[in-house]
Amino acid sequence: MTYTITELSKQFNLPASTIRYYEKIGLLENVEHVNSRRFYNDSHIDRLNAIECFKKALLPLDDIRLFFSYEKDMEANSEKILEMMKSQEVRTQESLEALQTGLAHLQKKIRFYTLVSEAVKNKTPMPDWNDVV
Amino acid sequence: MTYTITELSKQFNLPASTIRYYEKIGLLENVEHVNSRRFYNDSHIDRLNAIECFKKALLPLDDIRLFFSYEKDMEANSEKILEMMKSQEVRTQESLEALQTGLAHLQKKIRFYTLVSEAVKNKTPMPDWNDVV
DNA sequence: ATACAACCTGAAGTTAACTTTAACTCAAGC
DNA sequence: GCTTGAGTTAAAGTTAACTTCAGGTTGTAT
Repeated sequence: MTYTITELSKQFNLPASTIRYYEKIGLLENVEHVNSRRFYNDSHIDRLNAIECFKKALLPLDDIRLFFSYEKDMEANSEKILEMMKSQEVRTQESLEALQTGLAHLQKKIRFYTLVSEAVKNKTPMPDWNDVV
Repeated sequence: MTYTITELSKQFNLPASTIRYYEKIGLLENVEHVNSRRFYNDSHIDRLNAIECFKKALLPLDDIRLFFSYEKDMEANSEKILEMMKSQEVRTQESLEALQTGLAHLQKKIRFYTLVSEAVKNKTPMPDWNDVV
């Protein structure tokens, strides 16, 4: 089974230009070119799924490419892969904590400005930021 | 109480160039310039704390600036602020979910390649990705 | 007086991950 | 044979958030 670039584009919700770009930087390999048209197979579907996952973990494309190159001899490179994944795990967890803190702050602002809006509407006194739960 | 740029720089762990940049794009206002030296006060400390929080929630600097401008007449602008915070809340939550998914994937990779490393060391059979819990 | 550190300026450079552009090719249907 | 639509290329452009640079100024200590 092969796929055109438009099919992949729809399946992964990525512009065709991005899929070409991934090939250019070496993230997608062994793409068939017939009459200067691209044809993809299930290995490319797997790749794009993996890329999607790694991108969610904030792994840079350069590191994703490195991972794929290590993965080709995973017995020889398992330690390198482990090191890479573990250090990314730390960074991802840090981002996660920052995001959670940021979200909490945002939600406090939302509660505060909801009270402000109500106070304006009802002509009652303004709320105090320190009273917001 | 006033502060030099180096003091703020240390307190917020930001390079002085970033603090100047924030002034340039309008995030820090009413900075005193004496003999072409900057002096900051507690209002700037508050601003930088707020900026830090919003950045954690992934709010773009442009939106942070807009927030500060709305905040000057918060009674008149509470609805606009609310709208802005709520739509950012959605985006932040989406990022959070993606990050959690990404982190889980990373951690599965870590478990898998830990097993791979062990298998290599003990010369036992390679693990199967689908067996990883 | 001189050295030095801290600070200043405007402009240009950096980074990642794409996106856009302009001009071209190819196969299929009428 | 002409049009249409899907696809191609290389190169340049985009974006946000800074950072770096080259050269100038100021305050303090020797």
